[in-house]
Amino acid sequence: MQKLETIYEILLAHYGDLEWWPAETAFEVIVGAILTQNTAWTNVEKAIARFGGDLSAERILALSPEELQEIIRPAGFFRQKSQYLKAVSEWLLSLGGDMDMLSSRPLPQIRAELLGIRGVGNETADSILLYAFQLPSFVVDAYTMRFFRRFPIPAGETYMEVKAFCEAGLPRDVEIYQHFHALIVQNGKEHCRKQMSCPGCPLAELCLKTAL
DNA sequence: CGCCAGGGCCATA
DNA sequence: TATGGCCATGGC
Repeated sequence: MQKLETIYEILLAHYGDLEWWPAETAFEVIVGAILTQNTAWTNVEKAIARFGGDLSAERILALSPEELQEIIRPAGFFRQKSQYLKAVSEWLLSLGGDMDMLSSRPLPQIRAELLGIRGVGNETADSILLYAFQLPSFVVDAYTMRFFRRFPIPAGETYMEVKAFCEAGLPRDVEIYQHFHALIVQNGKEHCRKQMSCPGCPLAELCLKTAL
C-alpha cells in the first residue's frame, strides 16, 4: 500500500480539517467517549443535553444510580454506562480532578490507568487520551478497522497492531491523529459502509475494492 | 418491521 | 486467544 502519510494527505485535501468531537469541556469529552460506545452520536447528544449544562465528575458522583440512568437513558445501555461514568469520575477525582496535572504524566501510565477503569477499553481509553487530554494516542474504531481492510496492513489487524501501525506511519502529533481519525470516519460513512460506492471516493484508485 | 450505531464485560473452551 | 451472548435507545 501507499505510505500512510500519502493517504492522509489525499483525505485531508479532499475533506479538509474535520472537527467532529464537539464538546464544551474536556470532561464532556470523557462522558461522550463512554456514552458513544456502540451507540449513534445523535443519541449521545440527547443524553448529554439532559445534564442541563451541569456536567462534572462531582455531579455524576452526587447523583443516585437511578437519577443518572434516567439522564443518560437516550444513549442506551444506561445501566452499564451509569456505572462506567461513576467509575471514571472516581478515578478523576481520586487524582485531584485537575485535567492538566493528570495529562502532564507519562502517556503509557495514563493509558494503563484508564484501561483499569471499568467500562474503559482500548478505544475509549484512546479517545479520552487524544480528545480530552490532547495526548498523541491514535484511536482505532470500527471505521478504522474497516478502513484498513481496504488497505491491508502487513503486521496484522488487531486493535493494537492497527494502532501501532498508524502511530509509526504518521508524525507523532495530536492534531494529525485527530484529523486522520476524523477523515477515516468521514470517508467510511460516505463510501464503504453499506454498499460499495466508489464513485467520488478520493481513495478509489488506491483502494483494493474488497467487499466489506 | 429489522437493522445497527464512533464497545466492553463476562463466561466458556 | 478467541468467540458468543448480553446490554438499550432512537433513526431509518
